[in-house]
Amino acid sequence: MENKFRQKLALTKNQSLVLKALRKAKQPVGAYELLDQLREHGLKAPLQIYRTLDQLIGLKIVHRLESLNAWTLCCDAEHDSTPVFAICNDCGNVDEYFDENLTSNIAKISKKSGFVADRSIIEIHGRCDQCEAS
Amino acid sequence: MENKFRQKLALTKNQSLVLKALRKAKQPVGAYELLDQLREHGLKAPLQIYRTLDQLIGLKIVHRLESLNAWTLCCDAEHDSTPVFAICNDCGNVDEYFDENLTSNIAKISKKSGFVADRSIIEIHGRCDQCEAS
DNA sequence: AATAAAACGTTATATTATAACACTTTCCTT
DNA sequence: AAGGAAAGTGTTATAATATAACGTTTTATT
Repeated sequence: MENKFRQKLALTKNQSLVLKALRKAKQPVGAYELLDQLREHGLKAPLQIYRTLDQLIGLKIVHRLESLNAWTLCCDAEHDSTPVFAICNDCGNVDEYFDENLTSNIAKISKKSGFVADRSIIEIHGRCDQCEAS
Repeated sequence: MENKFRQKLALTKNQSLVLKALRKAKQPVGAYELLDQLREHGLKAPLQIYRTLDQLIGLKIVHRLESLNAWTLCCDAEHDSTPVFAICNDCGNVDEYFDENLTSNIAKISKKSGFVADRSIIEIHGRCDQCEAS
C-alpha cells in the first residue's frame, strides 16, 4: 500500500470526521475534546467517538496513548513492530518511533518467560529536543 | 538497602494499609477496589486512596499500570532501570521484569532524537506461560 | 515550645468510558 | 433483485476513574 489513506474512500462518515479532527490537532486528543469539535458536524454522544476510535485503531491508523487517555494519528510508516511514543511533558508533542532492537528485546523477554505477547505499550515521558534547548 | 520494606516502620497508617491491601491482592488493584477493602479500616474517600498511592509511588514501592488503571507492588528487586510489565489477558497476573538491553535501547532512541526521558512505561499484554499451556 | 512541612479528612465535582436497546446501512449470497 | 448477516449508527442513562478546594492534624526539626 503506498498510502494508507487511500483507504479513506472506504471510511464511514464518522470515521473520516474523527480522522480529520485528529489530523488537524497534530497532538494527541481526548475523546471529549474530539466530541466538542465534532458537535457541529452532528455528533452528540461520547459513545459515537469511542466507537469510532476503536474502529480506527482496528484499521491501524490511530493509536491510543494509554498514559494520556488520548488518541493520535498513526505515523504514515508501515510497521509490524511496536511503536514507541516519546511524549514531551512541556509542549505535549508526541513522536512515534519504531525500533527493531527494542521490538526484539521484548520478544526475547517474552520468549524467556513463555509469555505470548499480543500488544505492547511503550510510552516515554520527558522533554523533547526543542523544549530542552529553550 | 537489604529490604525496601524495612522502611515500613516509617510508613504512615494509610500507607501501610494500602500497601497491605496490595500485597494481599497479588494482582493489580484499582483505586476504588482498594477503597472498598479499606472502608472497614476507616478510609472513606477516593482521594485518600489516590493520595496514598502517589506517596507510595514516590517511595518507589508501588507502580501504576497505565493500561489497567490499577496499581501493583513493586517487585523487591533493586533497579534503576525501566520496569517491564507482562500482563496476562486471561488470568490477570502481572510480572515485572528488568532488562538492561531494553533500557539501553530506549536511552539510544532518546539520544538520537534529543529527547530527555523522565519516565518510561512498558506494558506488554498477552497470555502468560500457564494460560498458554492450558 | 515554635514552626514548617507533610499527611489527613471531607464534600463536591470533573473527567473518562461503557451498558443497553432499537434502528439503519452495507455487503454478500442465492 | 430478495434475503439475511454483519457492521455501523443514534440515544439515554449510568458506571468508573480521578481531582479541586478547603481546613485540620500530625510529624519532624529547630
